Amino acid sequence: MDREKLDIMRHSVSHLMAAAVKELYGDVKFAIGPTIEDGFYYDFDLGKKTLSEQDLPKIEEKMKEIAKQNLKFEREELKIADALKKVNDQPYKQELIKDLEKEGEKKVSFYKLGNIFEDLCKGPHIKSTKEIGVFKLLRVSGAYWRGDERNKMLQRIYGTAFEKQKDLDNYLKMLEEAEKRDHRKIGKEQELFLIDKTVGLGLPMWFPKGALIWRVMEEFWYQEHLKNGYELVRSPHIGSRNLWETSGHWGFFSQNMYPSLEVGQTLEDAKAAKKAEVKEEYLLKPMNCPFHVILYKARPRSYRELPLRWAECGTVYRYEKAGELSGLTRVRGFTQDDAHIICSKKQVKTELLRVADFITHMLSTFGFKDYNVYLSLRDPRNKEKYAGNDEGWEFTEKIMEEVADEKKLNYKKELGEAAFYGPKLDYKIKDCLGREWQCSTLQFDFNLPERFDMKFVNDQGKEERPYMLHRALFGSFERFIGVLIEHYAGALPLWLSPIQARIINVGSAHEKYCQEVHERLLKDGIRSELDILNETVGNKIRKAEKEKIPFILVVGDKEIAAKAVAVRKRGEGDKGPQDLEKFVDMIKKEIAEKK
RNA sequence: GCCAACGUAGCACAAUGGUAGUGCAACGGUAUCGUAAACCGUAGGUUGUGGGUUCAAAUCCCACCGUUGGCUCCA
Repeated sequence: MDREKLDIMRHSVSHLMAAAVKELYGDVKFAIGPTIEDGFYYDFDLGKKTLSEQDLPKIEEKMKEIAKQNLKFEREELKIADALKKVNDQPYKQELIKDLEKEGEKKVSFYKLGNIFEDLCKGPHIKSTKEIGVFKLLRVSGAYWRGDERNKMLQRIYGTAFEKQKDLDNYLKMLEEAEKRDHRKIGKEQELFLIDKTVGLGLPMWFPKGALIWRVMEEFWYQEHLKNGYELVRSPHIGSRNLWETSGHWGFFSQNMYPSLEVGQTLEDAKAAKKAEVKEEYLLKPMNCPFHVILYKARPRSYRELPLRWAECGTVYRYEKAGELSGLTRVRGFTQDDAHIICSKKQVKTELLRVADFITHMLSTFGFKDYNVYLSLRDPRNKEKYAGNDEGWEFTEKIMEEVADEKKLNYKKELGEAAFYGPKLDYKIKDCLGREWQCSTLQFDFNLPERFDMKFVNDQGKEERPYMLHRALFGSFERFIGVLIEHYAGALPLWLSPIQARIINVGSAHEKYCQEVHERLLKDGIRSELDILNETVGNKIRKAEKEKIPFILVVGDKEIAAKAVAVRKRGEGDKGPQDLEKFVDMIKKEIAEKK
């Protein structure tokens, strides 16, 4: 069965599910029931009733019962007015039909399932329930009507369907396997990071091994930036409220910023609810850009200095709703690998192209070949969400698209996904459950230069407004490490592994030589660790394998005699003894090659 | 924030209203061992927190906190 047919079948199963829900719960208001990547869902309004996972088996039973009757799917077309009459007890369907009318439709179609369920639907569907393979309802969730949190929350049931039982089993097996790659699980097992409510939600801390991964990434990042013509700048963690009012962040995001820090008030004053006489207000930075702008504005700038490429790994804080937090991929405090490029209009395109190349280079070095690129544009119907004039948006969106085309990025356009200050190109990487996380991003900003009145003197001696690009290659260290762990299922490439080699002794007589080998490796910057505990070799190997350490070096009498190490390589098993110096050369070469 | 499920030792789990238990890890000992788990022993708990029901609560009820999957949001 090809994908198109599978989707048609799944969509029909969603109708079947709706029919079962109607049979079981009677007064149901139906919303929508589309196909999604791995299956389908349907949204229902069950009045005050909410569904829980325990309700799913009986819905499944009812579905099977209905499917057995070999009911036909039959299409019917109605004029708008007749359609509205038909669904006069279905407010959501009425709304959908009215929208179709607004879009210019004169007729709409319905699909009937036998004579038990009928639904507004464009189709197509399978001929009858005979064509349904196997299905399973997976989970329930609340979902706002039309995805708007001001609307009523409906009950959503997710399910999936396949042609054969074997396909379904494989899918369920795949989900189970995915759980093992989860960075939260691996982060705990390998002791990489910790999120603890005593410190605060969404505020990860790093154990030595995790901090080492970070450090290796950061070192590589700095080197590549210097090679690519960037300079480094640094800025503080807080900035005055005035700064954020000028930048527009306070206006657009005050709900998502930590509340202001007020100083100039003693503890006694605060207890007595006495106002400070001289009050200063600071905000934790949610972004690095305003600081870079202030640095830019510190003196008059000449066109000869442009483009300026200023990079900083800056830690920012954003107060995300508790329900939105997730491991390392969605946090409240995170470090962006940020940079701002300030340039003239003429230079914009070249700079964008350069960044696009830089992103591809960075992602591929870390082993990501499979990611989705989105061109996030303004929703012209919703202009109040955006700063800046139409002319600015048209220019920046056009040039962004040219860049994406020239770089042959296989991108998707998304209306309404732009930042408030400009369009952006987002690179999203999937986690173990197939959820996409924005990592690299390239953003146009024609808002900040305006708000901060940035200028440079051009070759005519006239003042000109520069353009500003924001970009991050990892996005944030936290999220990138999260997706990296899942991508490699915890077995990071040698160059990124916090421990590159573990040395294991056979017996206590070999401890001294182990120490010598360890020191030899450290001397050449190889991240080595000793395990000379009083344990069996088998057990020590087992522990090292579970930790996904790339090289395990076993040392006994034979190795001491030959100045060698017995090499066991991750994924390849025992490779036999190797001369110590040769091993050092080999591992150094592999590290340098970013294997 | 909203819908649902879940929360027992560092970790993985057991105990269905009647004495909180197993394995791994930790610690102490013995064994000196050659490529994924040596053996014996010790310690570890106000069962997320707070209330309630009951002679009796890990177990039932309520609230809160947290986690997970969705929804919303993501500069």
